[in-house]
Amino acid sequence: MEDRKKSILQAIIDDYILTAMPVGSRTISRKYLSHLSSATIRNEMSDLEELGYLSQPHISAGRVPNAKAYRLYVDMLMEENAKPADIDEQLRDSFLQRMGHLEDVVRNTAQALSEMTRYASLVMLPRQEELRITTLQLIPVSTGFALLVIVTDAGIIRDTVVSVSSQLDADALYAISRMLTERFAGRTLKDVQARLKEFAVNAPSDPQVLEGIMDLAGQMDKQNTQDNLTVSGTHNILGFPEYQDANKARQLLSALDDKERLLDLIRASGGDSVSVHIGPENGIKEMEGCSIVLCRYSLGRNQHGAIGLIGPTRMPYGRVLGTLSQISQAMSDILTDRYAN
Amino acid sequence: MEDRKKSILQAIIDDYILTAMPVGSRTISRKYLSHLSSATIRNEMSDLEELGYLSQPHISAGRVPNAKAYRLYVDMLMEENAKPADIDEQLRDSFLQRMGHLEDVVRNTAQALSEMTRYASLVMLPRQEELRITTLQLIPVSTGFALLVIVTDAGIIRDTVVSVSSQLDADALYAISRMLTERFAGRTLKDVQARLKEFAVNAPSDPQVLEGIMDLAGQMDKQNTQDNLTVSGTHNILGFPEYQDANKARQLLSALDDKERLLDLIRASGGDSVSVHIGPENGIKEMEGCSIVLCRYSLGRNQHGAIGLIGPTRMPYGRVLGTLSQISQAMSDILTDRYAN
DNA sequence: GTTAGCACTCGGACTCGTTGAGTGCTAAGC
DNA sequence: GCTTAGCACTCAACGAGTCCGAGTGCTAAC
Repeated sequence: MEDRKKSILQAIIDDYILTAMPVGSRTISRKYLSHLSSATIRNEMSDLEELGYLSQPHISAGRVPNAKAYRLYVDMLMEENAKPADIDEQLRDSFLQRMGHLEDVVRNTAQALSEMTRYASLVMLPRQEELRITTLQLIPVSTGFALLVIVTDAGIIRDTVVSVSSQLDADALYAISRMLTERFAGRTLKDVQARLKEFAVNAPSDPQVLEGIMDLAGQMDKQNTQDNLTVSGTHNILGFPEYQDANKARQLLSALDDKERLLDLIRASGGDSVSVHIGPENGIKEMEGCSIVLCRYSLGRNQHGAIGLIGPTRMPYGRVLGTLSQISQAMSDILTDRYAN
Repeated sequence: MEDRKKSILQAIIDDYILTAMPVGSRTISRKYLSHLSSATIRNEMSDLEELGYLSQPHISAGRVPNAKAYRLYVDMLMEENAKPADIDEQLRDSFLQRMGHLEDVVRNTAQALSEMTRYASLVMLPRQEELRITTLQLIPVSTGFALLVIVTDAGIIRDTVVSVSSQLDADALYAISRMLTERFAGRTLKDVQARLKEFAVNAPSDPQVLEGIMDLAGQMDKQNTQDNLTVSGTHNILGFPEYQDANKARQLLSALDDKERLLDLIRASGGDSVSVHIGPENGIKEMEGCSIVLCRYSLGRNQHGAIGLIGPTRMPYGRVLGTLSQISQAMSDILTDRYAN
């Protein structure tokens, strides 16, 4: 495509991102490309429409960029803009404010992210099946029940209440814990799931404990769905003119509740450090009018999670990507520093 | 107030709950009280308006019930309707489906509640400062860090990562854990917070561990705010005609994100097993158009939490209260059975 | 005390011009 | 051959005007 077409397209997108209103040829000529007359721009716009980049809500309205236009914009025109310097400080604070479960850090981040950007945000934890176990420990909870805590190498901690023989006291549980740790340390959760039965036959351990571990390993996938993804600040969606219609907004918010599908989407988005899913590209019908911008963060070794923002396709992608990648960088630094060994 | 006024008021409220449209005298006469003419009802409605129970959106519209009317309705006219029988089964399933942290149960309940009722739901855990400690245990996480798990009598489990001397291995941590448990078992978290310093001076324990416990005790209040309250299904709000306006809806959803204020409200609502906060009664400005119906559940001994539903003041209070109290009963049964000793 | 009747009010829906932002096309200009 | 001024055309949005009907309050009769 010629450069002029590109710059016209960029101007249209810029203006549309700003105003959320169809952009006319005269606006472009006056505000962006004053060396061209509106008529020239009209001709180009007509071409761009034919090429599938623009469309008109109705015949006497200006043009609106299509997903294809944003795609081009993101792929080619975008430069990651610098973001205000204080974000880093603020973020670092909100990270450090709270030592604790990675889950907490992640939840806080999601919240901070949505507050900072005024978009809906999401944060995904690294996949857990691949995590390597460091410690398994059983803690008495009440007669017949114990808490099984699994600590993994990335510092991610999982726990579940399991039922155990009521004859086991704290010391007995600790002895079992040591045995379990010895047996399974260094293995992945996947491994555990696979080899547990085999272990159960030979080990002199409480069968109910093993059943508990088995249960937990089996539930890991489910837990992924439930806890691995946090969506925050969805009410920001209601601030955008494209979601003034309560029904549309409702559909979107409902879709954002379906973490299973979101996770599928994120997992499918491949290994790039950033990815942008524009409109229908995201494959979720209720989210056709939405874009999802994702950015990976890392947690030592090969553990990768993702943070992202969700908003209408009309999104200042440059700025959003800039902010996201800075934050993910900060997250990676801090988390790797804290959790990875 | 005379019975006739009451029955007219009830009819108006019933119809308004159904239709969300101002109710006229003729509608009442035809659909509800056919032994009275519309003129008679008009006179009574005029009285009811003067008494503050009704108001008119505009002069030639029907009447709309005020908060005062709902209050009377709830206090006097309401009978807790029976709810469909399958709820119990469904609920019990969703409870039992997942053995685990109380928090998980609670989160699942909130979700089930909002899906079942199509309202926004909330679930609050029992206050934690009053919980009595059963076990304290430290688990190695990475060099210099350990997970401190606190198990309390109601089976509520809290944990935080604390920093510890890097010389302590799993066995040393276990020894410290035993000591801590011995010292603090039976005490409340509040107590621990108060007596920790005193203990720190005398005990031969790692000072960093104590600092960790101190930290945790201090954070308990904050954690209350963050984790003790789950709000779910807020997108259901967008389905109600009174929240078709995206801005109104947004304000409400934002307010529902402020768990601090919601917790204040719930705590202030006193010791009754059910409580209804109608419109402005709830004291949160953004929630003037909303009612909150709360129902307590218990968890053995004296531990009480709350579940609740949030929706427009136009709410079928009878049905909602019925559903809620049945569910809280089921929750109490199951949770007490599982977690309380 | 109840009700039929009537005048009155006012929002909602509909129609109908008007306006203005925007387009496409054409022909002239560079 | 590209650019642009000019012009006819389109159509959503807005406002004014009209009508309709649901609803009220009041009065007088039952």
